[in-house]
Amino acid sequence: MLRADAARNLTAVLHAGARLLAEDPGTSMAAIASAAGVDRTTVHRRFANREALLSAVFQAKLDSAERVLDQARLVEAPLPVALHRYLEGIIPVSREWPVDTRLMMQQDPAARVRRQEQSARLDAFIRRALDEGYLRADVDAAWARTILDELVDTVAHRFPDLEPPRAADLVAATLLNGLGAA
Amino acid sequence: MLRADAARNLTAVLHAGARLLAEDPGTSMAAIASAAGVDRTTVHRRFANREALLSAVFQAKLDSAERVLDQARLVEAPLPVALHRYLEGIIPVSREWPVDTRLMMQQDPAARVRRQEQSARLDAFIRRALDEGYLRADVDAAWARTILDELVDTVAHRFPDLEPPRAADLVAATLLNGLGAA
DNA sequence: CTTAATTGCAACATCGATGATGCAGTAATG
DNA sequence: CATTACTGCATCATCGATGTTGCAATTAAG
Repeated sequence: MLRADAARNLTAVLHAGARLLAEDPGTSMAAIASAAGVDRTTVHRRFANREALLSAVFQAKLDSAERVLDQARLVEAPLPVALHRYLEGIIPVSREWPVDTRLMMQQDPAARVRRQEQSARLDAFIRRALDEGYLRADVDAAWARTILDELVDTVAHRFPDLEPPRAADLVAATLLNGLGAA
Repeated sequence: MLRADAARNLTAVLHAGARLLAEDPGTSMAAIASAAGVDRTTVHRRFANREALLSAVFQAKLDSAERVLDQARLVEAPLPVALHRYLEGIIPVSREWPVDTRLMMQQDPAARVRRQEQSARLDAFIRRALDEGYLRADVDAAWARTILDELVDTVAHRFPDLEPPRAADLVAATLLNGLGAA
């Protein structure tokens, strides 16, 4: 088991890493350690190398995202309910772990697989939305899927003061109705 | 004046830089030189340092974007026409220079100012769309502005096979009407 | 064709980031 | 409170990226 102060430092490093790596993927481990308020060697003791640190940050984000996907009940719940519950859950996750998961695509095969599994659940959700008529039949599923992700990231990072419920409303409304006049 | 082969090499380096830096902002100058088919020292002779190379890549993108903004006639042309002309022009620019201009925010003050000037022209265009009733009155201008950029980047990079006219249609339709059923 | 510009290659110096280690001090836990 | 885990600090080695220079070969241009 991990000692309490060590666990605090660990999460501080992961959060600092997620934050700094989101701003600049080339951020040094020294900068991350400093932002987390620990010595550089402490980070090196916990993580064998830079790759292991990045991997841990990605795992932390994937863990949080997976909980949201589970709780949203994307398959069973009524579609509008599931959508809103997913959005309201994933927006805080995106804010807590702002690091872009596309960074890990090359490095970490295990995390990549896990990310694809989560992505597949959202793909299925989009297909369900098409089948049930919530999205127009002529809409391309890949396009809808991509826009959903982009809207989430945008509201999460570029509008950080918008509370999750209102942010979820905004994303859902924009996705379904757009911004144009009737 | 620049010798013809030198000019070819220069544009090759700028394009290779834009492409590789878009994938990985930490790409080395050696990798860029190699992708451009020239020696590393050739790049160093043309650009005093890494920052100067990045700056040149950004300038190239800003030059192309500025031409598009001018030709779109965002102020004078009827709004739907201007929107479509802008989209059809900016999507190829985004593809030719896929590098993210947010990377330069810290480094290059001159480019940053220029980027803000172009951004202001699009802000004004969004305000005009609101004033003329093409966007719903309750739509936040900053949100609309951000979504416009995101849709352009997404269609440009994630759907590279979509021809500019159809890509522009898709972006405009998604922006105005969303993806939901009526 | 002659000249001048440009390039590739090899070699070198420098610098920051990474990673490891020993030790003394400190703090959590039983 | 005694023990053990953890940390900070100082130090060292290594590596890749950056940047420079000299020279011979090539190639565009008048």
